[in-house]
Amino acid sequence: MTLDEMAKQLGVSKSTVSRALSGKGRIGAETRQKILSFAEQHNMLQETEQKKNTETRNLGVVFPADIYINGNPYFQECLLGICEAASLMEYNVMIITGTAVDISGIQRLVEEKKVDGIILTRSLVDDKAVKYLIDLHFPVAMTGLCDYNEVIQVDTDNELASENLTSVLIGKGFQKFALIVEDLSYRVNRKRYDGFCNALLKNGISREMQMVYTGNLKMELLDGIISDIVTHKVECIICGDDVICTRIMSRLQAEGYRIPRDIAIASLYDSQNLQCFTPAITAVNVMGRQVGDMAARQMICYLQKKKYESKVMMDYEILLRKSTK
Amino acid sequence: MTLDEMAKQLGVSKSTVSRALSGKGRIGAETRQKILSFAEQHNMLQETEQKKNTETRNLGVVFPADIYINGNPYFQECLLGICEAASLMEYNVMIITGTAVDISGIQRLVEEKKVDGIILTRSLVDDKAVKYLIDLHFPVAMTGLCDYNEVIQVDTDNELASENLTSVLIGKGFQKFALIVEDLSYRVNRKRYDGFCNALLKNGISREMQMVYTGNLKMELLDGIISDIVTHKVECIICGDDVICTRIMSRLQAEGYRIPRDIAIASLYDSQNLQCFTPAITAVNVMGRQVGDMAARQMICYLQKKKYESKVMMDYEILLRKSTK
DNA sequence: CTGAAAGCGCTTACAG
DNA sequence: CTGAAAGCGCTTACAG
Repeated sequence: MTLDEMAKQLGVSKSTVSRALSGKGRIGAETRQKILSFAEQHNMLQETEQKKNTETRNLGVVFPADIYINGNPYFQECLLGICEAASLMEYNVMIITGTAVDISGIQRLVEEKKVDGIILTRSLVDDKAVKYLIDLHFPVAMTGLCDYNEVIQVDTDNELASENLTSVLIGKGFQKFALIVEDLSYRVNRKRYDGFCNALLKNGISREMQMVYTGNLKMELLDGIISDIVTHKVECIICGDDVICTRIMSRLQAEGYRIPRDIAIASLYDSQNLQCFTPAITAVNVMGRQVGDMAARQMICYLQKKKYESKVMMDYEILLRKSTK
Repeated sequence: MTLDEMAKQLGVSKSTVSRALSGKGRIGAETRQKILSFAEQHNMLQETEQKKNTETRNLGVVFPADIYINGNPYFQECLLGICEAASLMEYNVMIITGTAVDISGIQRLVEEKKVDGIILTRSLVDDKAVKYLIDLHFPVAMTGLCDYNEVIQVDTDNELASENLTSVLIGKGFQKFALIVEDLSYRVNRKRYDGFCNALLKNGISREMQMVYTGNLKMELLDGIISDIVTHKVECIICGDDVICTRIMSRLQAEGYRIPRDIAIASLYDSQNLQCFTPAITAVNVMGRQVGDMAARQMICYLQKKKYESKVMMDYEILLRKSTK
């Protein structure tokens, strides 16, 4: 379709059409709108061509630079899953760093049209990045949960994992637990706490009898917590993650407690070092690689207008090891 | 430069120039050649434009999918450094997975001209990826060392780190060590062993008196190693990395040894969990983030024809903690 | 095989 | 703000 043809159909001159499409020269807002919307309707051809041009077959993944420093390899595992799925579906993966406050990298990637969609690897309560992307109607997926339905969400069911681990431990005969998780204002910690309570309820065990430690768990507080646990004759400690678990475990061992004979211990998040302990520590494996893989798959299906799930809860494994007999 | 201008300079008509450049229509082979070679000489403009078009301002980073599964977060830290440097210098980062045998992802990225250069995050003895890239004269950097001078290499000086840690420990009064590193056929383990020996030599301590355990260190062998260490009255254990260290540390604690009173322990590679132990464990911090940052910087300088270093040895930190008093 | 000329699709000073 | 017209850079039947 030439400018001349369009001009005739619209009853304007080809100069005007030219001005409307190029954006150069003076033109009335109304005329311009008329021409542009006409173009949008009839340029099926050009549109698909444009799409081919703007389709990058790249996915953007945001590396949360502020929280994974010296941290656990969850992001890395997630990324591996994303890369593998992307590669299989002939997409490439582009990485930018982002923090809770600095989303300039994301903005640059979006504005320069370097990617077709973006995968975030964590959820903040009030995420600037999510808001920015949703406002632009830019495709977003997340490994984790959030309150926006537009966002493709893939997560491990941390609540169910916590409930199941607790139930398994109850099945092994433990009745008196200590649950140690950090700040409950984090969604994941709240889920773990809820799952723990669910298991107690379903198994008819009193919540009142249990010891729960939350908040900022500094090294200095551990002695107090451990002596409290011992005083209250806790049979099994459930730790929120591998860092807390390592701290508690090593402290218990240093003080001469025999695991699991004197006290059992388990973690709601596995890591390589938990199986290096003597005894190896029972833990929930959240399988970040599969989460990443699934998030990338759903995102690509969405981009290709195929069938996709906007919310997926992934399986986890409970790795029973010797720390709980 | 327009067809008309070219036509005048060449003394032909613009029709002929058009035919030569488009390849359509009848044209004499000689005339065509004349026009094409003229175009080639004078199209400095178009050539630089082409270069701008093929310059992607993307760096490729290869995620070694086969060795980091459930592993330590070194790759992740390295990647963070790469991303930060790239972002600062207005480059983007593209990730592909690769294994020792499968370099198809790398090939695709190179053939489709998605990146200007590639950063590998490990060195294999006989690396297919490196060979492939060097043969194509494609820019390569590596976090680690290799034998090709064409490759930009950035690494931690593991030998010096091992020597220094050992020297520091000797300075603290230890004379009898056990060194536990995996397979010496890996470059990094060999370096660590060499550094250990250097320190002994410089401090006039007999190598004969020391205990060295290498090879495949399965969990089952640990009991034997530990009883051997105790029998020989080792004063300080130096572990090759955090996994070995966690295994040894936990086993020692489970058996009731008091650290560092009965025996001291240190690791040649730090990780988050080593500071979670009671007592926290002395370790070498290799700072993967800085290594990645430096590799990306050198690569970008090279791509931009700026001054760069083809081989950089990075600093490390020795984190003295309570496990060595 | 080659050139003069017509023509296409687009842009843009100029006039209103 | 808009259109008629000039003009630009290119391609291509036509004639030789």
